[in-house]
Amino acid sequence: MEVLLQQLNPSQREAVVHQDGPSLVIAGAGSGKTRVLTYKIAYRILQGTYPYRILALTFTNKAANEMKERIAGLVGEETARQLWMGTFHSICSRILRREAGVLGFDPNFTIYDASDSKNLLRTIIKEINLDEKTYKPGVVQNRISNAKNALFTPEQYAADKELIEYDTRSHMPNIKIIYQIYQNRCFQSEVMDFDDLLLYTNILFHNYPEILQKYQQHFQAILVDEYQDTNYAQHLIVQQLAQLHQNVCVVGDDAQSIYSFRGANIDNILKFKDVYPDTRIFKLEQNYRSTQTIVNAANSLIGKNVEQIHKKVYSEKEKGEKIQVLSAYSDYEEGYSIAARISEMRMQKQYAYKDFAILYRTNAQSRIFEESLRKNNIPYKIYGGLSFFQRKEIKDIIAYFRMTVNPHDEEALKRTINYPARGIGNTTINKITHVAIEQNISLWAVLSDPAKYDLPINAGTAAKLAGYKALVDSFIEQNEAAEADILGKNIMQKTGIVNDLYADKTPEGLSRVQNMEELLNSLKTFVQNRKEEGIQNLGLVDFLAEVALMTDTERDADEKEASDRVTMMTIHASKGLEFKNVLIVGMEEELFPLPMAIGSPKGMEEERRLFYVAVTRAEENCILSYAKSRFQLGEYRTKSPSRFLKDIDPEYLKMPEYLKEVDSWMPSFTRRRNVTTTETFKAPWEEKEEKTLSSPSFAKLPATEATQKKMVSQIGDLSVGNIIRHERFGSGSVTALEGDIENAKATVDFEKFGKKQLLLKFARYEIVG
DNA sequence: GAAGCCCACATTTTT
DNA sequence: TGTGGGCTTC
Repeated sequence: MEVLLQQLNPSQREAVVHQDGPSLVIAGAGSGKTRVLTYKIAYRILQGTYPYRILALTFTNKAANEMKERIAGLVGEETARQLWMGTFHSICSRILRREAGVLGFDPNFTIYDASDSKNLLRTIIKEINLDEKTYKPGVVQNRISNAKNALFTPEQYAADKELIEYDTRSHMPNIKIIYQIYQNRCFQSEVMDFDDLLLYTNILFHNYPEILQKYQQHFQAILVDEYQDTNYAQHLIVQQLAQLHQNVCVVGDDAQSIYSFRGANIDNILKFKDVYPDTRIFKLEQNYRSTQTIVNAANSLIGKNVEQIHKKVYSEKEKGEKIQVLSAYSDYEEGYSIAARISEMRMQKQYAYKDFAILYRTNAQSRIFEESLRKNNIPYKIYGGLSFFQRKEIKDIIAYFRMTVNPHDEEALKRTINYPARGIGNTTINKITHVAIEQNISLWAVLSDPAKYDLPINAGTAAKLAGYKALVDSFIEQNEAAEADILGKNIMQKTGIVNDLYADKTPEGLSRVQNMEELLNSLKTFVQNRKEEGIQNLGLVDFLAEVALMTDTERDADEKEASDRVTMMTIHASKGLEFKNVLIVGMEEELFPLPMAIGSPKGMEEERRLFYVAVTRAEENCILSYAKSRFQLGEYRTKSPSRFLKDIDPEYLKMPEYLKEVDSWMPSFTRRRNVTTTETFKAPWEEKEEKTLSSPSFAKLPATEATQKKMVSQIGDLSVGNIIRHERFGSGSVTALEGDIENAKATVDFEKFGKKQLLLKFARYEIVG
């Protein structure tokens, strides 16, 4: 234990040994945040806490895996494996799978990724005859996602005056209806989207105090990484779980909060001590990554923000070079000057290509650099394109896996029903959908028994549907017996996907084959690992649960180590990484900061934090560059240098051109400021931030205490004593009813499944006696 | 069901 | 400028 502590600096050590009660670790960029987290967990284990009673939450799989590995190095792999460690989403999915029954969900529910939910939203918008131009699926998706992250259920959304008013003003008064239908459809499909994992976990904890209590008692310590990026739903999950033991440690840096558009609420960290009054605050201020010049420049920059927790980050490394500012006449010239600069530095200081990163505000900027690097024979890798799991061929295969685990999955069914082509067209799918909506059941349920629902199809189509159903059924059956990798291969062959992919001999076709093989290999590895760990269940369920929540940043990271290339990525994607030399490009008004942020103080502060993140990625050299003209949004535009250049103390800057140019910036953006009075009205949850954070009550969740406890003998046409038949649980008798019509909950004693609580609004059942 | 044409759109996106 | 999605056409 002593050896452990010796590897830490005094402030890190203090944070690590403080084990009882709430604590907040403010970790400046490059200050050894992960080190503190891992040592803190290891320290607690060495003090005798069982690893499986420690919960550690991160935002990315990459962070979770990294921490797991480092903890394994300290306390051994066997011990580290027992930790509850993972992303918020994966931990929630794990809890929900155990407890899904009470919410009316199948434990084998599948997960919609962003494109699945967008597709479903598009379908719904069309179905209820709304104009897709007014109701842009992406925008609607955002609204619903934000609502979920602020814990508004569809009912609460519809009941909230401010939200409705906001929608009306943005000419989308029917979002509430779309949300309701969407949620209902997901439920019918036994599916949750990313946000649902957080939302339903909150609903679970709120409506089932005994379940919450179980987890509260279980977790003796909770640790959260990147706390500045938590949203309200995540904040509440942590708060509820930590209530009993109060052993909660959150680590983060308010200066690096850059995900507010995803619902992240910086107030969670700024006001942490208001929620936990006994909080001990630790500050990690020594930066081990960057030169003094870079750290000081970054400090001067972030000092321009009003909202922040005060800290003085310092570096004891060498002073280092000043931050160089490059100016170019055009975006093309910027490309060439950056390429030239990389070659030059490489020659001078023997840097490898992988010591360089080009960071930009928007993905669209990458193209020009791609061209200029290629022409200069500089190897590069762009991060942030289509991820492995979003590729069509991979999604197609996974859709079959999903059908095997959960055939009610609507999007998976739509993906697979006619791929590979088996002559089931849109007309048929529309007919099935129509009946499914009418009957309030899943597409699969209709397809399974077309005759029962009078599906208007001819004999030929019926045969094709039956064929598809038989195929999926055979996979479902095998999934019970066979191991996942064997079944995976089988699925590929039986569906004809293998033949389909092999038939294509183009380079793209070959890469698709490779991807398919890679997927099957990862499935095989997954099964083998589980065998080694002695886990019994070798079916597809767990593989899917993991894969659905996986992006391929980890795969990318491995590649970075292996090959010597210049990295290109957005600043967002660069968070948590470090490079010897960082080139931040496009430092222009209306690009960085983006127009949308200009005019909103909060938006500007976030853009500035983004700039701070970019600068603090650099270990040795940081270079800023801007172009005086650029092709942007379909036209050539004259650009002026970013105001952020002026936020850095000139002492740390090396301007190549006359300083008088700096003065010429001023008029350009005072003028513009008048033009962009785009101070739009705030979304209600933005205004509510204060309220939601400070009130630890769950007033927003369904069924308030009052309604929840109100026991009644009859709700609608259901009475205590009735016998009902539930679609999944079979028959049982109603032993108790509570709540009002809106949030009615029934306790039912099922013959086969024992006592369950059902939310009547969701439950699928019929009264039989 | 695939190919081709036209039009709209162009901010970031841990899961 | 360039892309991607939706629609039309064969």
